[in-house]
Order: sequence, then C-alpha cells, then structure tokens
Amino acid sequence: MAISKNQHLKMQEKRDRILEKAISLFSEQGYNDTTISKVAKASGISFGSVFTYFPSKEDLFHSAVIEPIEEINSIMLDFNPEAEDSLNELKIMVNSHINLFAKLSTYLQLVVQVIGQHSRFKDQFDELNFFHNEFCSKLALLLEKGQKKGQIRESDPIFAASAYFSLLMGLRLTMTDEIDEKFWGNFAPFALQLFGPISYTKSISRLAKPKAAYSNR
Amino acid sequence: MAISKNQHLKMQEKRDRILEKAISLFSEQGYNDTTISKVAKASGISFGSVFTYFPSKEDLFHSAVIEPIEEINSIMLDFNPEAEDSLNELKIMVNSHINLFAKLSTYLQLVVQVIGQHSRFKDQFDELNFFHNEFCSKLALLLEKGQKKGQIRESDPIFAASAYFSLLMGLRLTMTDEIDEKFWGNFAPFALQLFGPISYTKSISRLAKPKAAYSNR
Amino acid sequence: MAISKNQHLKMQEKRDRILEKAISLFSEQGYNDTTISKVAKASGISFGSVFTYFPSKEDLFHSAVIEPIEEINSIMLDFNPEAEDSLNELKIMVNSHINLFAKLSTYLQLVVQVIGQHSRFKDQFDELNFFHNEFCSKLALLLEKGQKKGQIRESDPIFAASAYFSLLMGLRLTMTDEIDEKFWGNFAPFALQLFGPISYTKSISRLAKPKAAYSNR
Amino acid sequence: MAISKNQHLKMQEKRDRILEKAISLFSEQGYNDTTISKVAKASGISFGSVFTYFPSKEDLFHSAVIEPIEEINSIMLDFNPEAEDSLNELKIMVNSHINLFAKLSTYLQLVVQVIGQHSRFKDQFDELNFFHNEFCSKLALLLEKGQKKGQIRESDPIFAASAYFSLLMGLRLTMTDEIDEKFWGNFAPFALQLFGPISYTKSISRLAKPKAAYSNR
DNA sequence: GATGAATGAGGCTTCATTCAT
DNA sequence: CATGAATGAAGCCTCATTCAT
Repeated sequence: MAISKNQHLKMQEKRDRILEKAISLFSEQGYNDTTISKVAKASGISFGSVFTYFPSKEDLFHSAVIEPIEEINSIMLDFNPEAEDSLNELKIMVNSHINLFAKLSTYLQLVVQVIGQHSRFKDQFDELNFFHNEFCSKLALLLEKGQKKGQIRESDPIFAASAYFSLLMGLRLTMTDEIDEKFWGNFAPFALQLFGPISYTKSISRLAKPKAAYSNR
Repeated sequence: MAISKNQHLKMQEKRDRILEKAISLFSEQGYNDTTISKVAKASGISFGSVFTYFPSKEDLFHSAVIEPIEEINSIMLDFNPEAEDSLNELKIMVNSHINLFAKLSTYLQLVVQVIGQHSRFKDQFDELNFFHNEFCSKLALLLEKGQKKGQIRESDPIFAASAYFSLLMGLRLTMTDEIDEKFWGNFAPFALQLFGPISYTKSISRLAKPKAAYSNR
Repeated sequence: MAISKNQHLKMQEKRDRILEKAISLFSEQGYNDTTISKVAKASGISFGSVFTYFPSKEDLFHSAVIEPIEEINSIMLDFNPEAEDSLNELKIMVNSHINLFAKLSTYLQLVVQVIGQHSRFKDQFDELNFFHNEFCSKLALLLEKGQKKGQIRESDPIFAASAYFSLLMGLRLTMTDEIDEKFWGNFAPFALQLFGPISYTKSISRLAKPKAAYSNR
Repeated sequence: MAISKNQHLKMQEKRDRILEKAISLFSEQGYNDTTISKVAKASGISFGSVFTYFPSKEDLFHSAVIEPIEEINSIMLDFNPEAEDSLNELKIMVNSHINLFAKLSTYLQLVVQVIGQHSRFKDQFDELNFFHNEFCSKLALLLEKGQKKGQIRESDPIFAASAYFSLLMGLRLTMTDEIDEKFWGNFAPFALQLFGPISYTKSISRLAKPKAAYSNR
C-alpha cells in the first residue's frame, strides 16, 4: 500500500516534469519543432515513457495549454466585483495581473500561439476563450459598479474589459526580453487609465514615472 | 521586347499570387503546417514552380513576413509629430491605426506568430522590431509635445507609445473573428484614453458607446 | 542482462548486414544511384531503420569506405621489411596481395570510385591516402634492403613502391569480370618484375605461363 | 551559303565548348552531381540550349566519354608491332604513353569512373573495352616479336600487355595531384620493366633516378 | 535556334507511434 | 512500467525534360 502510494507519487512527479518541459519547449519552439524526443531528453526520461503519461503528442500539447489555466484563472478572477471602492479594487487587481503576466512569460507565450492560430488549435482555443469570456464578464460587473458610483467614466464595460485584457496580452506579446517585474510595473498606470478613472486624474503623472529605464529593444 | 515585358508581368503576378496565398496559409496554419504543396495548390500552380519564385520555404516565409511591412509602416508612421493640435493629431492617428488593424487581420496574425516565437523566427522578428522601435520613437515625440502643451497628462512617452502599440497588437490577437471595421472603431476611444487626454475627459462617454453589439466570441 | 546482450548482438548483425549490402550497392551503382531504399530492401529491413544504424546516407557511405580498411591494411602491411631474404619476402608479399585483390573485388571497386573522385569524397580519400603512404613507406624499406644486398636492381624505392601499388589498383580496375584467383595469380610475376629482381631473371618465363586462359573480356 | 557555313561553325564551336566543360564536370563531380545547369553555366550558354546539341543528359555523358577516344587511341596505337628493334620501339611507346597519361588527367578520370562502374555505364564501358582489347592485341604482337628476338624475356604477351595497361591506369588513378610530366617520366622505366627487357638490365638504375622529388602526398 | 519558366518524379530525412523485450 | 528499435507517411528540395515565346 505504502509502496504503491510512493510509486504513484513518483509517477505524478514524472508527469509533472514532462509537462513542465513540454510547456517550455512548445512555447519556445512551437508545436512541430517540439519533438517527443526533445521533451523526453529535457525531462530526463526515456523516449517511450512519454507515451506512458500522455497518449499522444496532441494530448501532451492539450495538457500543456489547458492544465495551467485553472490556477492562473483563479488569480485573474481574484477580485471582488461588489467592492465598495471600485477604483481601489481595480488598482489592486491591475497590479496583481501585471505581476502575474510578468512572471508567466513562458506559459503565456504558449497561449499567444494558440490564440494566434486558433483555427489550428481549435479545442485549446475554445477553452481559453471560455475563460476569457468569464473574466470579461466579471470585470464588467466591477466596472459597471464603478461607473455608477462615478469613480470611473462611462463606457461600455464589456468593451473596456476586453480592451484591458487585450492590453495585457499585447504587453506580454511585445515584451519579449527577459524583463523584470519592476519594469512591468510601469505599465500598471496605463492599464488602469483604460478604465477612465476620475479621481485618478492627477496621480497618473506620479505613478507613470518609470521605475526602470526603457532599455532600447 | 513587348513579349518579354508581358512575360515579366505575368511572372510578377504569379509571384504575388503565391505570396498572397502563402501569407494566408502561414497565418492560419503556421509555418510547419503550411506545406509548399498547399501553397502551390492554393496558387493554382505546380509544386515545383513555387521554387522558381522562392528558393526555399524559409525564403517564402521571410518574404511573406517582410514584404508587406513597408506599406503598413508608411500608414503607421503617417502622422505629424510636430502638429500644433497634438490631441487632434492623435485622434486621427488612432482612427487610422484602428482601421488598418481591422483590415489586416490575416497578415497581422502572421506578425503575431513571429513575435510570439521570436527565437524561432529571429531574422523576421529583428526586422519587425526595428519598425516597432521607429514607431515608438516617433509617437513619443508627438506625445511629448502634447504633454508640454497640456493637452495630455504627463507620463513617460516611450512607455505610453509602447503600451499603445501593445494594445493594438493585443486587440488584433484577441479579436479572432472576422469582425468588421465598425466594431473595431469602438476601441478607438480606449486606445486614445491610454495617452491621458485632458480636454477629452467628457467626450469619452459619448464615443465609447458601442456601434455594434459585442458578438459572443 | 542476457536479453540485452542478445539484443545487442542482433543489432550488430543487422548493422553488419546493412553495411555489407551498402558496400555492394555503392560499389556497383555508385553513390547517387544507390538509394537508401535500395539498401533497405537489400538488407531486408524497413526504409527508416537504416537511419537507426547510420545517421545519414553520407555516414553510411563513409562507414562503407572506411571500416574495411583496417583489416585490409593489416594484410597489406603483413611483411617484414627487415627480412634477410628480401626477394623471397617480396615474392610472398606479392602473392598475398594478389590473393587479397582477387578476393576483394567489390570493396576495391568502391575504393577506386573514391580515388577516382577524390575531390568529391575528400574525407574518405584522405583516410585512404594515409594508408597508401604508410604502405609505400614500409615497402620502400624492404626494397632498400634488397637493393643493398644486390637482390634487386637499384631504383628509387618510393617510386617503385608507388608503381607497384598502382599496378595492383590498375589490375583491380581493369579486371572487371568475376575472375578467379588462379587467373589473378598470373599477374604476380609481372608485379614482382617491377622491383627488378636479379636472381629472378630466368624464372619469369616459367612462372609467367598462364594458368588460365585469358577470357575474352 | 557563307552565312550558313558561318552559322554551322559557330554551332560546332558551341557544341565543342559544351562537351569540353561536360568532360571537366563529369570527371570531377561524377554523373549525378553534374547537372545540365552547371554545364550550361560553365559553357556560358543558356540552360535550354544544351538540349539543342545533346538530346539528353545521358547522351551528353556518352559523347563526353566516347568522342575523345579516337584521338587518344590513335596515340596509344602509334607504334609499329613489326619494328626491327622491338625494345627500342617499346621504349619510345612507353614514353609516349606516359606523356599522354600525364596530360589527360581530366578525361582519364572520367574513364576511370566508367570502368569503376561498368555495370552502370555499360554502353560506354563496352566501347572502352573494345579499344582496350585492340590495344592489348597489337602490343602483344610487338612483345611476341621482341621475345622471339631475345630482346625481352618470355612471358604471355597478352598478360604482359594487360598488366602494362593496368599499370598506366593505376598510375593515373593514384597520381591525383596536379603532377607535371617530368614527374610522370620517372615511372617510364618501371613500365618498361614489366616487359622484362634483357639488354635493359643495367640501365634501369640510371633511368630510375627521380627527376623530381616524390612530394609527400 | 535560344531561352528559361513549368512540371513532377524521386531522393533524403524527420518523427509520431507501435511493440517486443 | 521503462526502454528504444522498427516502421512508413509526409515534407522539402533537386533536376531532367518539355515547351511556349
């Protein structure tokens, strides 16, 4: 019993290792240039063993795209749409998102590929899109509340949410260097600006001062 | 002589057709899943003839990514950084960009792929990046002027330009459906908002009303 | 363990079979007309399996040319340059070489191709040339000794060795039919004659009588 | 009329130029690696024009191998089998042959390829072989006469002729460097030695002194 | 006759998947 | 369950030959 449990744990670890390396490789080299053999080598596992844990390359890719979603989404959705001080809630949310995107460079590159070739990766895209819609809807609620309270200017909340998400993805797409979190932080004010914060008007100049020089890319 | 000219024209046309189809296929199916055979079939020519016009698949891809840049860039850079009414210049520019991005769905999807896998497509990415830097620099000039005149709020102009470009790319990434230009128009106010327009404060609510329903994606 | 050893043996056998067939085909049909597919079929294995044993066609060719060298060279070099009776040593050596060349028809045809197109097969040629030089140097020692003892006439030993080697190669080139060893034996006296044997003068007429009719080629 | 003649001359020149370059390329790069395109470029002639002069690549190769034979053969056969002083005739012949082989490096490399792959180039080989037999027969006559006169030792004249031809080919095969005629001259005594010249016994030591150092190949 | 674009057969090589050990 | 050899489909590319101009 204990042995079996141990065995099970080891296998879980192995599976995780494969998946981690697969995400890395898929994101850097794309689907076709990532061969099973490369994944196996990177994972320190024999060639054939990959098929013990994932029935096919397609499945491995699917897992690589889908499995991390949940954790990420819980962070993305970690704000209170009913918050009294909507603007403050937005600020906190934006900072949290920026931090997240700064960290998840590798995985998000994979997401970009899936979105960029959504007809090729239809299944994966549909799942990503589901979460995207969920996110926009929830954020729209918060924005609506803020608008009602006069904390942010009127605008279509779904569009605003969508634009905000696009900005995050666009930043992730554009910031190709290994850029540290502080640098990313500089974009938080601009992201917030999208929502049209009213009391925020004055402070932008202060916040928007770069904390790190914009290295010439 | 006249015949040779005619011949030459026909070849140019054929080359254009191949390139057009290649852009289409590369953007939808990615580099690896776009086979030369598919491109040939789509262009209505024989397999081997593709190699008459492009020495290798690699070269075809390169041309597909690089050749359209110039025309696009001339539109992207078509604004006056010395304009007296900076804000107005920005508005016009944003609308022009939004229109451009709305139309170039196919090609830009290809650009997204190159950026998304910049280490794989290093050469192409470097060229794209060159234009990106050029664009940000020029836009920064306009923003600086607007800030001096008090038309837009203070913020680091390079960051602002970069955020703006990211938003455009992010929108292009996220708007996967065949969405018409009117719909895209709804995002113009948000894009402008990034720059922190001061006299613009009131009008956002008016402009930001959707001209088309946000289709369920 | 035993199984793995068995496995290993089987693979070795398979590799040997591929190489043998490859030598055969390369020597008869040349590099380009010998397709991997032909080699696979001749070896009774699948197309792709050839690549399990040899990374590329180029490598297969290289192995086909190089691997047999060592064994052949040990026979070629199997004479004593310090022998007291130089002439007798030469006679024995010549017979041994003639026997060798008579037997190795297939492989030597491959060698001929490599030498004949040394700029195309530079790597292989260089290795062959190394052995050629080694051989000529050693033979020259024996000839020098024989000359000092007055058993063979004076002449530049390196030239003589080189001429001897050329004769062997030339015979192998010219004798295209499947000619048996006895027939080859008839050329031994001529080969020896190259060295200018002195006490040998009389016997040539006896030895040089053909043991087999010169088949109409 | 005159124009047509001129035209005809020009075409003949063109054909010759193509053939010359083809021999060069075939001999250096082999049949398959010599493309029609390379031949055309080397000849300064358009791609398609090659087919005006030679119906197919196969034919071009055939011409490249066969057409030079006649001239060469007339030199090879330029000795008198009835000569009174057989030995002297042989000496002159050997020198002439050695000179010929020294000069024809390129073409003979092509001959080597044909012989080396006689089953692949059957037609060409058969023609070469015809000349080879003719040559051996004629030389055998001269040798027989010399033997009768006691100028050379007894041996089967056909074998001797064959060995002699093999030595020439072998030297051509082995001397891969661009070696000048003087160097080649050093091998003449060895060639003559094959026939077992009787009055020649003493002179070998003199003749066999190298006229040029045997460069370390 | 000269040119070079068009064609497609055929070669090498890669790689996901299967399966025996 | 782990391993890695076996397989063959599919892709890129070359090149002899044809043919329209």
